[in-house]
Amino acid sequence: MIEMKVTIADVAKRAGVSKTTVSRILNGNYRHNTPETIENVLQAVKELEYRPNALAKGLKSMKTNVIGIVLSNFKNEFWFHVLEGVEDTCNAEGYNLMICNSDGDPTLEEQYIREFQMRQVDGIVINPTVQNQTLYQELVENKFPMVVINRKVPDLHANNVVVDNVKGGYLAVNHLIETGRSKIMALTYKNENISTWQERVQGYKEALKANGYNKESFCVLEIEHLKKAFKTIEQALDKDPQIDGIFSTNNMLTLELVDVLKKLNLHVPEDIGIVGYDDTIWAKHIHPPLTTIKQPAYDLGKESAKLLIEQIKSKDTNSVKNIIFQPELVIRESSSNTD
Amino acid sequence: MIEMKVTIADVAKRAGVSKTTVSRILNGNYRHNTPETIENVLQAVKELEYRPNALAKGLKSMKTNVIGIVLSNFKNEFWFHVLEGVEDTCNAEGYNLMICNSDGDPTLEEQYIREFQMRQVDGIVINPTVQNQTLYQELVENKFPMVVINRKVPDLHANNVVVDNVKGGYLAVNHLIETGRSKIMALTYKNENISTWQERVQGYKEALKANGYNKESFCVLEIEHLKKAFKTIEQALDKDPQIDGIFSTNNMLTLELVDVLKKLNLHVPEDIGIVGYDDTIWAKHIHPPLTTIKQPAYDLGKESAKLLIEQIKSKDTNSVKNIIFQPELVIRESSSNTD
DNA sequence: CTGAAAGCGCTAACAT
DNA sequence: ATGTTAGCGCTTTCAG
Repeated sequence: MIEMKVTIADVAKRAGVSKTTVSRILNGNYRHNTPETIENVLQAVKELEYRPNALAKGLKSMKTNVIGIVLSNFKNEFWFHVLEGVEDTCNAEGYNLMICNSDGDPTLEEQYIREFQMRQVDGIVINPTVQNQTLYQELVENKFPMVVINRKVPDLHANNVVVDNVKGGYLAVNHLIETGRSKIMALTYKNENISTWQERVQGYKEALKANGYNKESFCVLEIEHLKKAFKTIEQALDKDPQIDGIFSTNNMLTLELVDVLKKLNLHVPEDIGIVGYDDTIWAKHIHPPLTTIKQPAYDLGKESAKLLIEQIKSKDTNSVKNIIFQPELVIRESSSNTD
Repeated sequence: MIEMKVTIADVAKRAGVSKTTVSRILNGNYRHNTPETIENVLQAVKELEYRPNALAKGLKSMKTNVIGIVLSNFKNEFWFHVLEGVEDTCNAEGYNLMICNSDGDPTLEEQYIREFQMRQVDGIVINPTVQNQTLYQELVENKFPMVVINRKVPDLHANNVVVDNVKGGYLAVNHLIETGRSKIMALTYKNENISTWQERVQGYKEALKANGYNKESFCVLEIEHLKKAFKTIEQALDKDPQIDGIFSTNNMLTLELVDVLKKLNLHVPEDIGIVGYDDTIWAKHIHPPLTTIKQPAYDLGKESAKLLIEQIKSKDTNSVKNIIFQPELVIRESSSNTD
């Protein structure tokens, strides 16, 4: 059993060599070393159960092999899949991961980014609140490795990994039309800054247009807060009984929607067809099984981390990549044809 | 805009004082300082946008204000709630969080714990694979701050934060009996090491006994892997048509169960009453709404982190706490009385 | 009230 | 092939 912290000096002494030699061998620079020396050092390391202090290493080398991820929401399962992808990549690439939750608060977001910087993380993956424009710009200017995921930040010359939300909205709504719906409502969050919702709604509009509808037929219900969702949806549906198709741009809203429909005794898919966003774990198990737009959340995380680490390693600090994943329509009963 | 990394020396020079003074003031030891000096230093810090290097700080002070969390599963929403609790506490207490996923693999678990140690985290929260007994013991002996969550490790003198699983199982099964079920099956994962499942099943047995059943009536279905769940459940139900109540000890298994029941055309709650574990986001939205055993996942995370930080701060390194949260029965349609 | 100097554990010139 | 030396940026005695 080890008592005190054992340092590289202890190993050096034990092996009868200098700290430099130990350091070199441990870092793979043993090209010029005697097999015996190597053996001795490795032996000493083992006997003493030596574990290098990553702080000291990082301080010296200005590289920590740690990346940070700034999430803005721990409520939606989508982010857990993303996180799993990021974590897997970190493991594969020899990085460790710091995590935090801005909870959508720009102040907290800035605080966390600063903390990550003070901890000398090599870079960050961030789902931005999109409300700290100056900060984001500063990071880019300082060439701080960064990958923005899921959302777009206007005019920001940074790596960006997203899913094609316009496409997602289009797929959903076009499918509703194809299955015989004529008055389709889009359900979305109200948030001026978040590209995600806007784009899905844009896809909704494009699908309607492509099918010969005009602007007067657009019907977008914006929810200010999840807690208000039930009531707002109920009122909207009461007001317009013609609605026979609903495209929900968010899976948490979908669950509320399902409850409202149940309460109003509206049957799915007979009275109303619905398409949700994100092929969640529960999507195919609710009643009726839910047609969804599936996003490759895991891959989103995986590729984001890969891209970040790529940027960290290559010192080509100016090139910026834009990765766009494609969503997918998963058809289930909730949108069955009722013609 | 700042060009180069600004260090404490730059601030000192700018303020016309020594590094020592800057350090003291920045760390709250300004009791002996002239208001002017303080003002000057703070001014310089602001002008230079100085951000202390946490690596250097940690190297010197042997304290990083970082804790690590070792999870064993990113698939179950339960862990996301736990994580949110941990993260909130970290934020409140001025800590940052490192995260990793052992994925149930003891080798990976050990690797991650070692990495966290090398990074000098002040302590860890861990949902253990329970297969690295020697390692856990070593950590305890070395007085490495640690909180074990959700599972129990036999003979380990460490902080432990769990939910009362026996109670959970008891509540579920007692409820099924009260609502008129007579042949009740428990659905669980097969895993010799994990206390969680064993305890829930024990609660199942105790409830049966308390209601006058004998051991012959115990019916426990062990699933080896989620992928085999559907088939295994289907076979069991085929074999024993008498079963009219099912207690599922895991929410992922519950979803499979629901599918099987649908396929076999068994109606819930008329033909079979079911009670699931974890009051997931979707529990009340599936068909029929699911009666569940609710666990305070968020609080579990929150209190675990608090306990860990408490241990880190107090140098009383021998006292160990055992926190047991109580589960709760949430009654919905899936277990409605059909007498 | 403030500063000089030593050193945390490691790496990387620059010797030899 | 290996060692010496000088820091990385910070905190902390110990002096003054």
